[in-house]
Amino acid sequence: MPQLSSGGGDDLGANDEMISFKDEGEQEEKIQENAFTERDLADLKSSLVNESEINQSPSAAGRRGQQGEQRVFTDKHREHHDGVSKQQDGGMYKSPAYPGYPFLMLPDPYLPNSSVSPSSNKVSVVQQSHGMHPLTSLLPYSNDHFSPSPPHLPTDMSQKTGVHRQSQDISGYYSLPPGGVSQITPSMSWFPHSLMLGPSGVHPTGIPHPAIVPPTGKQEHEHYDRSMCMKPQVEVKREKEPKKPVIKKPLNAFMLYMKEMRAKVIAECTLKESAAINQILGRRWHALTREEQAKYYELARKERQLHMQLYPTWSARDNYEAGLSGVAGEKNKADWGKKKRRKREKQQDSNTDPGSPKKCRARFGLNQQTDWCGPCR
DNA sequence: AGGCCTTTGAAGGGG
DNA sequence: CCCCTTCAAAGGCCT
Repeated sequence: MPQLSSGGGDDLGANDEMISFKDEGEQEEKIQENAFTERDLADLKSSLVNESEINQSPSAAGRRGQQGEQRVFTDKHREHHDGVSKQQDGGMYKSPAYPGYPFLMLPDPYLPNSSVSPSSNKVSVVQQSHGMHPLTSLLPYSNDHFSPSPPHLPTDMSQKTGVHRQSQDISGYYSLPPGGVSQITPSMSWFPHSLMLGPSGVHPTGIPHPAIVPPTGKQEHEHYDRSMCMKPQVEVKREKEPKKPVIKKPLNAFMLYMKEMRAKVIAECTLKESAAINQILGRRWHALTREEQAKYYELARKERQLHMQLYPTWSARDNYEAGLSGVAGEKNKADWGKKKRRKREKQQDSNTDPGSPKKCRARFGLNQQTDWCGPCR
């Protein structure tokens, strides 16, 4: 757990990546991202096309309509920067320093809808229906945005403003299934919960936690849907079959960033396919300043810390077989085995491919990337 | 219905 | 220590 033992510098993680992006394309990327003009997407698209051509495997983005992607990219990143710098002054969790951070998420102050009319309407819609689950983004702050509370959530849950909440309250909000704690959505990031849990700190034994999901593999929305229009049979069945809850991995910095920015990107480029969106987000991630990334690394670090506190015995390894641990059927075991096999085969294929990045890296080393083939570079 | 795609980062295991 | 693999989120697409 290097992030825990190390200080701020290491918190930034992936230093090599950071360095490389700083060294290589910082200015270029900065210009791109700070401007966030249509060129950004156009560039991305072209690169995606190139990559897809090179790889002979059409990417999700390349495959499909890159129709309206570059429609509404405008210069709002500066606002982002400004907002961020202001927010950072306030301390980590006093204010929505991380607007998109799952639980602290507010209607994004530097969201394009504030300045860009074409997407203004979309954003709120998207935010609620996509990436940010209603509870995720709005619960702590407002019941206005999420008035119809789920039946199993007392209304005061959404009325409380986020911070002071006794653990008893929380456990009261979510009726815990006998098998464990799975009523809360994982993307309602559990980290801030811990801040609310207070010193009572009973979470290891029963605090509902978004990191815990039903072992069905399907999570949050579906689960909530079911909870809301709960069919007694289903519930009974679930109760009859107490399943080991799956504790999800804590989100890393990039994942946190993705959760925050996804809706924005969707609104801006009218894309919905996650694969394409994630490519954009990946680029934006690299274009972030070190300070901006640091926010997310710090958040991720705290997430991990809390996760460790909540689930000291949990190991990432546990979820390697999560698919079969919960549903615990022979079929699922078989499926999981198949899946792993497929992945392995795929990996082998890519390794046998002369253009495989790993191959070039292994052959020439990181210092001689000039010798790498195009795709590897 | 369920896997794939796509991204970065973390973690664990093997050599 | 380095490398590899898996998982985390997301949702449209594809089989």
